[in-house]
Amino acid sequence: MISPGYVYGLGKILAETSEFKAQPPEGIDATGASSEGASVYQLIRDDIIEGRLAANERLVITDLARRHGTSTNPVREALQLLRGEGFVTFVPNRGARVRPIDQDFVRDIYEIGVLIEPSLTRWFVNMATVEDIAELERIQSLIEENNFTDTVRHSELDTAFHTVMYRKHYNRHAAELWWKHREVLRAVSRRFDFTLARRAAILSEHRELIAHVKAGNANEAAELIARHVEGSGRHILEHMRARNAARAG
Amino acid sequence: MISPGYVYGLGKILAETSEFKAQPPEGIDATGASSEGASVYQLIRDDIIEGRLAANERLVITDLARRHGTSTNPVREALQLLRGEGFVTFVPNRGARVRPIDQDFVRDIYEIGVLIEPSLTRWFVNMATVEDIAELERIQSLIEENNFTDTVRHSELDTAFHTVMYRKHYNRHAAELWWKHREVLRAVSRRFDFTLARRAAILSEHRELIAHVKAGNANEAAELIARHVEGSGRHILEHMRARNAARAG
DNA sequence: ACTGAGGAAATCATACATTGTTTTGATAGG
DNA sequence: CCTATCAAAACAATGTATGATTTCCTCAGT
Repeated sequence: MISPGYVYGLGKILAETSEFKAQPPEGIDATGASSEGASVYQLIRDDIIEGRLAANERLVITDLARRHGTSTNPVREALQLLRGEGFVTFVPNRGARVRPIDQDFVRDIYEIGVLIEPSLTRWFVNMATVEDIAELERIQSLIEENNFTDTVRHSELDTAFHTVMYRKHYNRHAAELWWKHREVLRAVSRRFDFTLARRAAILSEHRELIAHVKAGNANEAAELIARHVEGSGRHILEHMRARNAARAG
Repeated sequence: MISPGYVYGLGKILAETSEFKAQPPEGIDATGASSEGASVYQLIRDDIIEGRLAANERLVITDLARRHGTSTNPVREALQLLRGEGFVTFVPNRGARVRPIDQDFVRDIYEIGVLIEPSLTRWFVNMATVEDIAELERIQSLIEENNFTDTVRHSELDTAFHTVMYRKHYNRHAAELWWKHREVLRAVSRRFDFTLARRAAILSEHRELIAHVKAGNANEAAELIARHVEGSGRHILEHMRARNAARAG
């Protein structure tokens, strides 16, 4: 079941209340086949993204069905859907495993972001309305107000910031791609703190971006976004490396 | 079941025989859940890509099951997998429909190609071995020999040409993305002829590309690929427009 | 226009057959 | 006593079949 909130753009939600969860851009459904509130699909997917299911862990259909109180049928479908989305791998007759969200995976998707987001941004700069810009500034002020005290909230706001830019883009495919990748990166980075250097960079880059949007400097904005995404990706990777080193040592 | 041919790189296949079908880069599986030769997944997917199933056509599970001589379970799973891959859309309690492969869809994916492929190409230029280059030249000579007389064969060879460049790239995610998009574009363009202008452009661009690879001009090669992909995408779009206009008129 | 009956089809739950994989445990050989 | 081997049993994926329930659509009748 699609929750009612889904039909609203993120901006509308932000305007109504400060309590929100990051929402996908319009036209992207995040449900399973199911009609239930939280589908098996969502539950398994969250378990993977949030790391509650370990990398390469076997996904035994009957276990999952028991755990989620359903029959095997919905589980089987959920796993296929997840396979199509790349979160699960299958080996014939041996079932499904959790696709590891490792450093390579993260590198792959942020590199794709570096290639795609500048283009989305360039379009936004040329099409931004006064309201769009006001919303960016509004979100930016919330980000600065929060100032990384609540990292989950920061993550939500940061996602909202970028969603404002990409939500109206004509290339829904690219926007979807961005959103999917974003969700993965968000989940991974939720387990880390932002370094002071990264905090400063984020704030200044956002401010600079708004300035470029206001001035209509599409190319500068695109270049900046490339740096921004690159920096964000590297930051996450460094955290992962550090954690792995600590674990090994 | 994964056919034995899948484990070979395209190059090996080309070296062994001139009879071949375009193969995905290694590490990409194209099977359904099934253990059967041609899974329901493949059949439905081909029907969509090849246009045998019309845009937005309803996909009634019981019908599909009957048509393919299976029970409903495999069909449901195949549809979920296709949904995850973006070929099918679902509305809760109302089932699945064929995602229309229309002009917008084609534009969306070739634009993403324009963003991603130059980066893959840049990497290739810096990493290409003598064998890689020899293979490119070999394929190019086959392309020129064929000279668009057999358009399907041209399409296969052209895909092979690009596969040689991307198959070893470290970013498997990007390579997979390219492959998926490629398959769609290939299926769509199969129904059109190449204009003379386009034929000339393809041949000269391929030759120029090989020259850049030999010279190690990564940036020039990347720029050229951007033009190449752009041109190919526009060409397909123009054909679609023409066809739609003819149909409407 | 509104309503309500009927049907079509999705969704889910079971149960079961078949097939392939993995584990286990007994046994033979060193 | 240890190790390699192999068959049987346990396990689980995959496919089939069937029924219950729910949702949505259609269409006659008001």
